[in-house]
Amino acid sequence: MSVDIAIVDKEKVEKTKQKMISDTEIYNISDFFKIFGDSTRLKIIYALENNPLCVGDLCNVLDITKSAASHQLNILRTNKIVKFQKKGKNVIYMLDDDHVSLIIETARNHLNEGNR
Amino acid sequence: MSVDIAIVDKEKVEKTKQKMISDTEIYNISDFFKIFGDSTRLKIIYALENNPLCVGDLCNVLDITKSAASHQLNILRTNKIVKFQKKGKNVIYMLDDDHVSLIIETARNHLNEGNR
DNA sequence: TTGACAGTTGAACAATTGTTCAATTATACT
DNA sequence: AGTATAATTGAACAATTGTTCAACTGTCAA
Repeated sequence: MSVDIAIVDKEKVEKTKQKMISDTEIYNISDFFKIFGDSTRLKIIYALENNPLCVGDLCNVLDITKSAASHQLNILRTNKIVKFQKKGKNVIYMLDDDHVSLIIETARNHLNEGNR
Repeated sequence: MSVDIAIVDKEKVEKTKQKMISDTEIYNISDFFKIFGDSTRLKIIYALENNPLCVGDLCNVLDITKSAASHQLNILRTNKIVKFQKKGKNVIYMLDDDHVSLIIETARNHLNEGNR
Protein backbone atom coordinates (compact mmCIF):
# COMPACT_ATOMS: atom_id res chain seq x y z
CA MET A 1 0.00 0.00 0.00
CA SER A 2 2.95 2.28 0.64
CA VAL A 3 3.14 3.50 -2.92
CA ASP A 4 -0.42 4.83 -3.21
CA ILE A 5 -1.02 4.51 -6.93
CA ALA A 6 -4.41 3.43 -8.25
CA ILE A 7 -4.51 -0.23 -9.20
CA VAL A 8 -6.00 -1.10 -12.58
CA ASP A 9 -6.09 -4.88 -12.34
CA LYS A 10 -6.04 -5.91 -8.70
CA GLU A 11 -6.03 -9.63 -9.34
CA LYS A 12 -3.14 -9.41 -11.75
CA VAL A 13 -1.16 -7.27 -9.36
CA GLU A 14 -1.66 -9.80 -6.55
CA LYS A 15 -0.77 -12.76 -8.73
CA THR A 16 2.33 -11.06 -10.03
CA LYS A 17 3.41 -10.14 -6.53
CA GLN A 18 3.18 -13.78 -5.55
CA LYS A 19 5.18 -14.92 -8.55
CA MET A 20 8.05 -12.55 -7.71
CA ILE A 21 11.22 -14.11 -6.35
CA SER A 22 12.68 -12.93 -3.07
CA ASP A 23 14.56 -9.70 -2.70
CA THR A 24 17.71 -11.44 -1.53
CA GLU A 25 17.68 -13.62 -4.61
CA ILE A 26 17.18 -10.55 -6.77
CA TYR A 27 20.19 -8.93 -5.11
CA ASN A 28 22.29 -12.02 -5.61
CA ILE A 29 21.48 -12.13 -9.29
CA SER A 30 22.02 -8.42 -9.88
CA ASP A 31 25.30 -8.54 -7.96
CA PHE A 32 26.36 -11.40 -10.17
CA PHE A 33 25.62 -9.42 -13.33
CA LYS A 34 27.39 -6.38 -11.92
CA ILE A 35 30.63 -8.36 -12.05
CA PHE A 36 30.39 -8.52 -15.84
CA GLY A 37 29.11 -4.99 -16.15
CA ASP A 38 32.60 -3.53 -16.05
CA SER A 39 34.81 -3.53 -19.11
CA THR A 40 38.06 -4.04 -17.21
CA ARG A 41 36.76 -7.12 -15.45
CA LEU A 42 35.35 -8.44 -18.71
CA LYS A 43 38.70 -7.95 -20.40
CA ILE A 44 40.45 -9.78 -17.60
CA ILE A 45 38.06 -12.70 -17.96
CA TYR A 46 38.62 -12.84 -21.72
CA ALA A 47 42.37 -12.67 -21.30
CA LEU A 48 42.36 -15.51 -18.79
CA GLU A 49 40.15 -17.76 -20.88
CA ASN A 50 42.11 -20.99 -21.37
CA ASN A 51 45.13 -18.95 -20.46
CA PRO A 52 46.59 -18.50 -16.98
CA LEU A 53 48.61 -15.31 -16.59
CA CYS A 54 50.59 -13.61 -13.87
CA VAL A 55 49.45 -10.14 -12.86
CA GLY A 56 52.25 -8.32 -14.67
CA ASP A 57 51.63 -10.10 -17.95
CA LEU A 58 47.92 -9.54 -17.62
CA CYS A 59 48.62 -5.82 -17.20
CA ASN A 60 50.72 -5.83 -20.35
CA VAL A 61 48.03 -7.61 -22.33
CA LEU A 62 45.35 -5.17 -21.25
CA ASP A 63 47.49 -2.08 -20.81
CA ILE A 64 46.35 -1.35 -17.28
CA THR A 65 48.24 -0.65 -14.06
CA LYS A 66 49.01 -3.34 -11.53
CA SER A 67 46.92 -1.61 -8.95
CA ALA A 68 43.84 -1.43 -11.12
CA ALA A 69 44.30 -5.08 -12.07
CA SER A 70 44.80 -6.12 -8.49
CA HIS A 71 41.67 -4.39 -7.29
CA GLN A 72 39.56 -6.01 -9.98
CA LEU A 73 41.19 -9.39 -9.48
CA ASN A 74 40.25 -9.11 -5.85
CA ILE A 75 36.60 -8.66 -6.80
CA LEU A 76 36.79 -11.55 -9.25
CA ARG A 77 38.44 -13.74 -6.62
CA THR A 78 35.84 -12.88 -4.00
CA ASN A 79 33.12 -13.87 -6.43
CA LYS A 80 34.90 -17.08 -7.37
CA ILE A 81 35.28 -16.07 -10.99
CA VAL A 82 39.05 -16.47 -10.89
CA LYS A 83 41.44 -18.42 -8.73
CA PHE A 84 45.19 -18.04 -8.31
CA GLN A 85 48.34 -19.94 -7.67
CA LYS A 86 51.60 -18.57 -6.36
CA LYS A 87 54.71 -19.27 -8.40
CA GLY A 88 57.73 -17.73 -6.77
CA LYS A 89 57.45 -13.98 -6.88
CA ASN A 90 54.53 -14.19 -9.27
CA VAL A 91 50.85 -14.86 -8.77
CA ILE A 92 49.23 -16.75 -11.59
CA TYR A 93 45.54 -16.11 -12.16
CA MET A 94 43.12 -18.32 -14.04
CA LEU A 95 39.39 -18.72 -14.46
CA ASP A 96 37.75 -20.65 -11.65
CA ASP A 97 34.53 -21.49 -13.40
CA ASP A 98 33.43 -22.82 -16.77
CA HIS A 99 29.90 -21.45 -16.48
CA VAL A 100 31.23 -17.92 -16.62
CA SER A 101 32.55 -18.18 -20.15
CA LEU A 102 29.27 -19.76 -21.17
CA ILE A 103 27.18 -16.94 -19.76
CA ILE A 104 29.32 -14.31 -21.43
CA GLU A 105 29.22 -16.14 -24.75
CA THR A 106 25.44 -16.37 -24.51
CA ALA A 107 25.24 -12.62 -24.04
CA ARG A 108 27.71 -12.01 -26.84
CA ASN A 109 25.75 -14.15 -29.25
CA HIS A 110 22.57 -12.43 -28.21
CA LEU A 111 24.15 -9.10 -29.10
CA ASN A 112 25.70 -10.21 -32.37
CA GLU A 113 22.99 -12.33 -33.90
CA GLY A 114 19.27 -12.11 -33.91
CA ASN A 115 17.58 -9.04 -32.61
CA ARG A 116 18.97 -5.55 -32.04
CA MET B 1 54.55 -0.33 -23.93
CA SER B 2 52.65 2.37 -22.11
CA VAL B 3 52.31 0.36 -18.93
CA ASP B 4 56.02 -0.35 -18.35
CA ILE B 5 55.81 -3.57 -16.38
CA ALA B 6 58.33 -6.35 -16.95
CA ILE B 7 56.98 -9.11 -19.17
CA VAL B 8 57.50 -12.66 -17.99
CA ASP B 9 56.32 -14.58 -21.03
CA LYS B 10 56.52 -12.33 -24.08
CA GLU B 11 55.12 -14.88 -26.52
CA LYS B 12 52.12 -15.59 -24.34
CA VAL B 13 51.44 -11.90 -23.88
CA GLU B 14 51.49 -11.32 -27.63
CA LYS B 15 49.29 -14.32 -28.38
CA THR B 16 46.79 -13.29 -25.73
CA LYS B 17 46.71 -9.74 -27.03
CA GLN B 18 45.82 -11.08 -30.47
CA LYS B 19 43.09 -13.30 -29.10
CA MET B 20 41.40 -10.37 -27.34
CA ILE B 21 38.15 -9.12 -28.81
CA SER B 22 37.77 -5.46 -29.73
CA ASP B 23 37.22 -2.75 -27.17
CA THR B 24 33.90 -1.75 -28.70
CA GLU B 25 32.66 -5.30 -28.42
CA ILE B 26 33.81 -5.43 -24.81
CA TYR B 27 31.90 -2.23 -24.12
CA ASN B 28 28.78 -3.58 -25.80
CA ILE B 29 28.87 -6.72 -23.70
CA SER B 30 29.57 -4.94 -20.43
CA ASP B 31 26.83 -2.41 -21.16
CA PHE B 32 24.48 -5.30 -21.77
CA PHE B 33 25.33 -6.86 -18.41
CA LYS B 34 24.99 -3.50 -16.69
CA ILE B 35 21.29 -3.57 -17.55
CA PHE B 36 20.80 -6.62 -15.34
CA GLY B 37 23.17 -5.37 -12.68
CA ASP B 38 20.48 -3.27 -11.04
CA SER B 39 17.90 -4.82 -8.74
CA THR B 40 15.05 -2.53 -9.77
CA ARG B 41 15.48 -3.34 -13.43
CA LEU B 42 15.77 -7.02 -12.65
CA LYS B 43 12.56 -6.87 -10.63
CA ILE B 44 10.79 -5.14 -13.49
CA ILE B 45 11.93 -7.84 -15.88
CA TYR B 46 10.73 -10.59 -13.56
CA ALA B 47 7.40 -8.87 -13.05
CA LEU B 48 6.85 -8.53 -16.79
CA GLU B 49 7.74 -12.11 -17.55
CA ASN B 50 4.75 -13.59 -19.39
CA ASN B 51 2.82 -10.75 -17.90
CA PRO B 52 2.21 -7.33 -19.50
CA LEU B 53 1.54 -4.59 -16.97
CA CYS B 54 0.76 -0.89 -17.04
CA VAL B 55 3.18 1.38 -15.21
CA GLY B 56 0.91 1.97 -12.22
CA ASP B 57 0.30 -1.71 -11.62
CA LEU B 58 3.98 -2.43 -12.04
CA CYS B 59 4.69 0.16 -9.36
CA ASN B 60 2.21 -1.52 -7.04
CA VAL B 61 3.75 -4.92 -7.60
CA LEU B 62 7.26 -3.70 -6.88
CA ASP B 63 6.42 -0.95 -4.43
CA ILE B 64 8.34 1.75 -6.28
CA THR B 65 7.40 5.24 -7.44
CA LYS B 66 6.18 5.99 -10.94
CA SER B 67 9.18 8.16 -11.58
CA ALA B 68 11.69 5.53 -10.61
CA ALA B 69 9.83 2.97 -12.71
CA SER B 70 9.64 5.30 -15.68
CA HIS B 71 13.33 6.07 -15.63
CA GLN B 72 14.24 2.40 -15.53
CA LEU B 73 11.66 1.50 -18.15
CA ASN B 74 13.24 4.09 -20.37
CA ILE B 75 16.58 2.34 -20.05
CA LEU B 76 14.99 -1.04 -20.69
CA ARG B 77 13.17 0.33 -23.73
CA THR B 78 16.32 1.88 -25.15
CA ASN B 79 18.06 -1.46 -24.83
CA LYS B 80 15.16 -3.32 -26.40
CA ILE B 81 14.52 -5.37 -23.29
CA VAL B 82 10.92 -4.22 -23.02
CA LYS B 83 8.42 -2.78 -25.45
CA PHE B 84 5.16 -0.97 -24.79
CA GLN B 85 1.70 -0.42 -26.13
CA LYS B 86 -0.60 2.48 -25.34
CA LYS B 87 -4.07 1.61 -24.08
CA GLY B 88 -6.07 4.75 -23.41
CA LYS B 89 -4.53 6.58 -20.54
CA ASN B 90 -2.30 3.64 -19.72
CA VAL B 91 0.95 2.39 -21.14
CA ILE B 92 1.32 -1.36 -21.09
CA TYR B 93 4.84 -2.71 -20.85
CA MET B 94 5.96 -6.20 -21.78
CA LEU B 95 9.22 -8.03 -22.43
CA ASP B 96 10.57 -7.52 -25.93
CA ASP B 97 12.93 -10.44 -26.04
CA ASP B 98 12.88 -14.11 -25.14
CA HIS B 99 16.66 -14.37 -24.87
CA VAL B 100 16.63 -12.10 -21.88
CA SER B 101 14.71 -14.47 -19.64
CA LEU B 102 17.01 -17.24 -20.75
CA ILE B 103 20.16 -15.35 -19.85
CA ILE B 104 18.83 -14.43 -16.44
CA GLU B 105 17.73 -17.99 -15.76
CA THR B 106 21.17 -19.24 -16.73
CA ALA B 107 22.72 -16.89 -14.21
CA ARG B 108 20.17 -17.81 -11.57
CA ASN B 109 20.84 -21.51 -12.02
CA HIS B 110 24.54 -20.89 -11.90
CA LEU B 111 24.10 -19.18 -8.54
CA ASN B 112 21.71 -21.72 -7.07
CA GLU B 113 23.20 -25.01 -8.15
CA GLY B 114 26.68 -26.23 -8.62
CA ASN B 115 29.53 -24.16 -7.38
CA ARG B 116 29.53 -21.30 -4.89
C1' DT C 1 -12.70 23.36 -21.55
C1' DT C 2 -11.88 22.05 -17.28
C1' DG C 3 -10.34 18.74 -13.95
C1' DA C 4 -8.32 14.43 -12.85
C1' DC C 5 -5.28 10.88 -13.72
C1' DA C 6 -1.22 8.20 -16.08
C1' DG C 7 3.08 8.56 -17.33
C1' DT C 8 7.37 11.07 -18.64
C1' DT C 9 11.15 14.16 -18.05
C1' DG C 10 15.12 16.97 -16.27
C1' DA C 11 17.72 18.66 -12.51
C1' DA C 12 19.48 17.99 -7.96
C1' DC C 13 21.08 14.98 -4.81
C1' DA C 14 23.04 10.76 -2.68
C1' DA C 15 25.27 6.57 -3.15
C1' DT C 16 28.17 3.46 -5.48
C1' DT C 17 32.03 2.31 -7.99
C1' DG C 18 36.60 2.40 -10.60
C1' DT C 19 41.18 4.40 -10.85
C1' DT C 20 45.17 6.57 -9.09
C1' DC C 21 48.70 7.30 -5.84
C1' DA C 22 51.58 6.09 -2.13
C1' DA C 23 52.73 2.93 1.18
C1' DT C 24 53.19 -1.93 2.37
C1' DT C 25 53.86 -7.01 2.14
C1' DA C 26 56.20 -10.89 0.40
C1' DT C 27 59.48 -13.35 -2.20
C1' DA C 28 63.92 -13.98 -4.59
C1' DC C 29 68.67 -13.03 -5.23
C1' DT C 30 73.32 -11.40 -4.05
C1' DA D 1 71.18 -8.27 5.92
C1' DG D 2 70.09 -5.47 1.99
C1' DT D 3 68.16 -4.63 -2.48
C1' DA D 4 65.06 -5.36 -6.26
C1' DT D 5 60.83 -6.95 -8.07
C1' DA D 6 55.73 -8.63 -7.87
C1' DA D 7 51.64 -7.86 -6.07
C1' DT D 8 48.36 -6.07 -2.65
C1' DT D 9 46.12 -2.57 0.02
C1' DG D 10 43.76 1.72 1.73
C1' DA D 11 42.59 6.40 1.10
C1' DA D 12 41.52 10.11 -1.98
C1' DC D 13 39.52 11.42 -5.96
C1' DA D 14 36.62 11.40 -10.17
C1' DA D 15 33.00 9.51 -12.69
C1' DT D 16 28.85 7.04 -13.10
C1' DT D 17 24.45 5.84 -11.72
C1' DG D 18 19.81 5.49 -9.26
C1' DT D 19 16.23 7.98 -6.81
C1' DT D 20 13.63 11.90 -5.58
C1' DC D 21 11.19 15.99 -6.45
C1' DA D 22 8.69 19.09 -9.15
C1' DA D 23 7.11 20.37 -13.40
C1' DC D 24 5.18 18.90 -17.58
C1' DT D 25 2.59 16.19 -21.46
C1' DG D 26 -1.15 13.70 -23.03
C1' DT D 27 -5.53 11.40 -22.56
C1' DC D 28 -10.09 10.64 -20.78
C1' DA D 29 -14.55 12.07 -18.95
C1' DA D 30 -17.82 15.39 -17.21
